[in-house]
Amino acid sequence: MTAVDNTLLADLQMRGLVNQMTSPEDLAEHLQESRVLYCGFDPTADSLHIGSLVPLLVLRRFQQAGHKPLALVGGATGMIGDPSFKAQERKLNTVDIIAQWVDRLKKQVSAFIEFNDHGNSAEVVNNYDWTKNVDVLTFLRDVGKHFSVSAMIQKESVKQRLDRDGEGISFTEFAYIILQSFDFSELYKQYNCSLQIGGSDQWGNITGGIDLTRRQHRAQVFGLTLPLVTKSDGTKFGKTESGTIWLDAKKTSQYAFYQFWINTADADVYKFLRFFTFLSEAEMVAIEEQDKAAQGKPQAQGVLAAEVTRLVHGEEGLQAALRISESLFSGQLEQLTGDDLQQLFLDGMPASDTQQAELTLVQVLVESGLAKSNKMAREFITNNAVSINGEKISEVDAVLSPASGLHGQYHVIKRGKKLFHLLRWA
RNA sequence: GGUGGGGUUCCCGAGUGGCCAAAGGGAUCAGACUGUAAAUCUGACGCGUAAGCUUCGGUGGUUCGAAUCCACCUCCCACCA
Repeated sequence: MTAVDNTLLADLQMRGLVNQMTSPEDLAEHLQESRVLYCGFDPTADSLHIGSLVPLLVLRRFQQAGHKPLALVGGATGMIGDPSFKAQERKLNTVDIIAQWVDRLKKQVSAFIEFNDHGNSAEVVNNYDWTKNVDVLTFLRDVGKHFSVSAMIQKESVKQRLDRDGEGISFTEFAYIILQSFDFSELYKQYNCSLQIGGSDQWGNITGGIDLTRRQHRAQVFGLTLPLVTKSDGTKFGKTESGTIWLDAKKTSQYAFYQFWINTADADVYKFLRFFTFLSEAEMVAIEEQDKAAQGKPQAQGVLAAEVTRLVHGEEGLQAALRISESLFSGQLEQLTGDDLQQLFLDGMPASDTQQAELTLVQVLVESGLAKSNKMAREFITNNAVSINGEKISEVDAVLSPASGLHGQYHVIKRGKKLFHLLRWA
């Protein structure tokens, strides 16, 4: 057996990562030995987004403390759709699509946990494996019989949906909790898994599984939920003007990912350090105090962005993100060499090639996506929001050609304070 | 299956024949101020340089004119069965 770090719970609490636990004293006692725990990830898209980062990292924290993590990919539950705290019934995705997504998620999830740790290697499991062959009658008799509908409709996670005018819930979604509960019970049976973690919205589903496991196997298992990540200004965490922040570099470049964290508000950044990094409490406190003393621009955002980008995209991904960020925000674009610019291309900076001999600035803005329409492009130019190679441009009919570019080939177009696009002339 | 209520621009939500590209709020974007913050102020927010064009679940109708009226279809909700 692997040695167990029994300060784990205290560390999680220090980080603010514990929302609720079932029987806290018993759980603390239980975790004195190496245990098996799981967390589920449903395929609702072709990639996970940063909303899943907290549970993924907590799985890792458990593994580092000597426990064995199972990352469950919801091949079965993903076909149903979790209604928990969702305002509306969701559209079902096709079976093919879900199967593709499951494959993607398996890979993604795997990056956060270790598979060759001797005593407590991680495993990825798919609930489709034990759900696909259960026939309806068996399911209703052996599993469904343990659930009381009156208890299920009391669950806070579906209550608001039931109470809300203009919305309802199908039996399919209503039955979701039974499927997830069945997972916990099965994992207990197959792996002796005795703890499920998840977001705070999963409390109802987790306690459902605990009850089912007790009824089917007369076993005491545990649940722990993590807090919902909230921002001080009340807006939703994980979204920017350009949409969701994904963990897949093809959907959100390392650069964009890094920038997302750099832009964390002061009011949130110290909390996020605790949630999303493995820095020790002492290190984090030191950062906070230095920032307070310094008065100027805090360093916390930079630390957070670097740590999280490294966790998700590796050291190389971080370096790429840093190269782009430093080039663009240093304000010294003219000092970039041709090689530097070439590297930005490779690093995943938003960029495009053109074969044209010349382009109007309005065209460039629209084609690069920096402006949604010609009208908006003109508006940006007149508002002084656009600069090229570091120089503000305010002529609506400006025209670009290779000759005016850096090294006769590149234009760095900036719209607003933070959005860039690199244009290369072929 | 029956009865009733709904589907408005990214979201919420007004609008019941012309004054409606459609109130108001939120979100978002830009500028000023800054630290690639926060707060605040200003402006933008269907497309089009403009004339104008395309929108209010879908199709077809009534009308000089429809998001608004009618018919059918479709989806959602509530109650009843």
